[in-house]
Amino acid sequence: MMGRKEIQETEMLSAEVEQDMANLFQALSNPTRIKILYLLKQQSLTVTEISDRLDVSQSAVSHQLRELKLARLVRNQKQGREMIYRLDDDHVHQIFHMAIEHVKEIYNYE
Amino acid sequence: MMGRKEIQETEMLSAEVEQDMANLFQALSNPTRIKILYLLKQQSLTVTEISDRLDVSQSAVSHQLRELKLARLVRNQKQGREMIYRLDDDHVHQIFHMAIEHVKEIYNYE
DNA sequence: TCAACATATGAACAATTCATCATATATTAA
DNA sequence: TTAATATATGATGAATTGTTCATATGTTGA
Repeated sequence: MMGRKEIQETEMLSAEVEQDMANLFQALSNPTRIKILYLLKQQSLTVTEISDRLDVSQSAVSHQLRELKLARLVRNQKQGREMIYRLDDDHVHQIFHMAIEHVKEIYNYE
Repeated sequence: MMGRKEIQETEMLSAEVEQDMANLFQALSNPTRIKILYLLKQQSLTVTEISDRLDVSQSAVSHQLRELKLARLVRNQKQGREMIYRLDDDHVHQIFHMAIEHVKEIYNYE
C-alpha cells in the first residue's frame, strides 16, 4: 500500500524573509504596542497624547514607538518640539483587521 | 489659536482582545514557527516530516507545534502513531499573505 | 509480549524582552 | 539666556522565550 500521499516539492521562504516576518509579528506581539496601534488607527497622536490616554509612562511609550517604527508599522513627523506618530500604511490596517477577525472567531467574546 | 486638532472620542479594545491579539502575533513571531506554517500552507505534514524538512529536532518541532495549536493557527489529527498537522483556517493564510506583502514592500529583496 | 517508532513534555539554561529610572537632547516661551 | 516642556535613550533587573536533553506515553509489527 502507498504512503499517506505523494512526495511533493517543498517551497521555502528565504531565511531573510522568514526573519523579517518574525520581526514584524514580534513588533505586534505586545499588548502595549497593540493599544498604541489601535489608537493610531483612529488618529495620529503625539507621544504625550498616547502616554496620557493609555496611562503608560512617557519613556515606555517612546521605547515602544521606536520598535514600531523599526518594523515600519508607524511613521513620525516632527512638529516643533512634538513628534506626531501615525500608522505607516494600509497593510497595517489590514493585518490588524485580520487579527481581530481571527481572535473573534476563536474566542467567543461576551 | 486652536490646537493641532479637535478632541476626538477614543475607542479602545478590551484588555481581553488586546491580550488575545498579542498572543496571536507572539505565536507568529519566531522564524522556526514561520517555517513550519509555511510548510503547512503547502500541505499537511506529520511531526517527523516537518522535523526532517526543516532540520529542526523532533522535540523542538513538537514544542513549537504546541504553541501554534494553542494560538489556533494549526489543527492536528491523529492517524495511528502519527499526528498530522495542518493550518487551522483561512485567516491564517490571509494574515500570512498580508505579512509577506508588508515585508516585501519594506525591504527591497533581490 | 516486546522492540521500534512517533510524539509529547518537564527541567534547565542562555538569550531576549519590557518596564523603570535617570538622564540627555532639542525646542519654545518668558 | 534660562526654565519648562517634549521626546529619546542607556542601564538595570525581572520575566519570558526557545532550544536541548532526558524521558514518558502511546501505537504498531514481529
